Amino acid sequence: MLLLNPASGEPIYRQIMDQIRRLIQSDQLKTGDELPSVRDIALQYRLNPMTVSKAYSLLETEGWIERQRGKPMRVKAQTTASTADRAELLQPQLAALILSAQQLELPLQTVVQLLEQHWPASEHLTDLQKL
Amino acid sequence: MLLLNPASGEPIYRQIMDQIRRLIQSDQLKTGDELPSVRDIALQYRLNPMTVSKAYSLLETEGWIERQRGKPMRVKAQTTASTADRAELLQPQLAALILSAQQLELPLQTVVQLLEQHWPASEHLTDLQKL
Amino acid sequence: MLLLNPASGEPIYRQIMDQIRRLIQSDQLKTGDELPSVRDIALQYRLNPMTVSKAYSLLETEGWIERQRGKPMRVKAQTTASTADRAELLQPQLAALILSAQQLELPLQTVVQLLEQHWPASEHLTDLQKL
Amino acid sequence: MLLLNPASGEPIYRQIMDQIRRLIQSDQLKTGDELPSVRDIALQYRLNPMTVSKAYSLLETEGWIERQRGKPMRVKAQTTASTADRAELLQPQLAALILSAQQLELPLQTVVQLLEQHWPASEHLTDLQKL
DNA sequence: GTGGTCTAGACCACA
DNA sequence: GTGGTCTAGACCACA
Repeated sequence: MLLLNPASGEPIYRQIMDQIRRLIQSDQLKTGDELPSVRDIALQYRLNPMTVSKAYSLLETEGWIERQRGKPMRVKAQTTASTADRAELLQPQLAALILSAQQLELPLQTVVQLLEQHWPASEHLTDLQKL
Repeated sequence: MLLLNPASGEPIYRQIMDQIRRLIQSDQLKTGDELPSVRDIALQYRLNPMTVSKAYSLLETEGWIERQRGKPMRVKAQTTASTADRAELLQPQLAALILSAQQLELPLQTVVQLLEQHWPASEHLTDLQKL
Repeated sequence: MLLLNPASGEPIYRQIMDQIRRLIQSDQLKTGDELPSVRDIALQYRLNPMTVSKAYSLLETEGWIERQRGKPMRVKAQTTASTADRAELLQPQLAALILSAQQLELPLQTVVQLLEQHWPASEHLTDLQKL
Repeated sequence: MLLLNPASGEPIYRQIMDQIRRLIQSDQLKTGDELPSVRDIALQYRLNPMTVSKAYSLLETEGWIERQRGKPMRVKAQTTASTADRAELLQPQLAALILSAQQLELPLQTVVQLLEQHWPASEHLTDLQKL
């Protein structure tokens, strides 16, 4: 479900938060769905449970998920996100790409080409790992 | 010459590095130009000289500027990297964008549109700061 | 593990770098091994943590060790460079030797003899310290 | 007469000292020979006169050369140096070469080959500059 | 627990 | 004048 890269500069707890937020926003995680336990994620991705727990706690604070005593955490009801809303969430990555491309003096055309080349064939998210 | 924001999460030494890199890349600092001294920058921006020195040392390691013992540092001649080489350097940002877009279930077409919308008009690099 | 001499002209951070590089190269520190923490080394050798940290950061930049956020640093897998590549790295020392020998008007034959005499017997790298 | 490399880590004043010492030791500069003036060397090699002056002063302190009021400095009488004495002066460069070669795990045989390849043809000291 | 950043301030090498 | 090194010590992010 998650694609984590410990080598990237991005803190792992933040990678988890970003990705779960996006899964909820795109309705791949729906209202009421149960989240995997801190322990499960920690084992599966070989993380320190505190790292996962920190991500969950912050997501709870932000109102994306809710704690239920003794039961798994659950996705909270969201106002449905329009394409525009979801596009909004893409801004940080978009800005980073544009800034880097500008500094590398790559023209828009080249960047669009690269994007198309690396865009995974539908249903093959794992292609991303080739990058 | 520099715009530093100590309150941002970005370390100051890295802000200095990014901005000097951009000044060189945009030819505002040309090959052979002398850089302001560590002390000058430290005084002007009320920084510790070591913070500035760290930025300069790393820029030297990266090959942007060169040390002349006892004299001010100087902008080194830049070897222009091939487009392919530079495209290589864009991979991390590209991968991050694609991952996010996939998780938001945004189609390639939408992402390309967003990219084109936010791509700064030539000569208006500063538009980036709106992002 | 380390032999540090604050009185030598060689900066301490560089002494640390050289010795850790050698420990890795001689396989006393193997791929994946954890390095002692910055604080441990600082306490043991009565150094400022920043001095140790500087050495570690530069070794990371050079690709010898890798950072795992919140965990100890670790020895990275080394790609063995080709003999030609490594010979390339010897050029500065080679040029210095030849220049000196020429100015002393020592013939090639004598220099080769001296080189053979001082070349450490295998497994006796420590002989070098006599030089 | 001198081969100076401002890019090497070796301070320039020390490069001057080393080379003049070797020229004297090998009798290419003989007792009573006049040395070029600080000003001439500074102009020829585009150095700060203070750098040259520092080298000369230290050589005077070491007893290699002597000042004569209003006249150029002059090489002092030396006890003639045997080959063994001159070989002694080669030790620092030899040790540096061996240490580097060992750390690069290059065998003696390879190092000797490299040395022979780069050894300049007689009377062509300038070949060194190809290194 | 781990490493990273920054300041204040001393002292040094080099030109 | 220039940059480099080091200490003492604070505070932070991350796991």
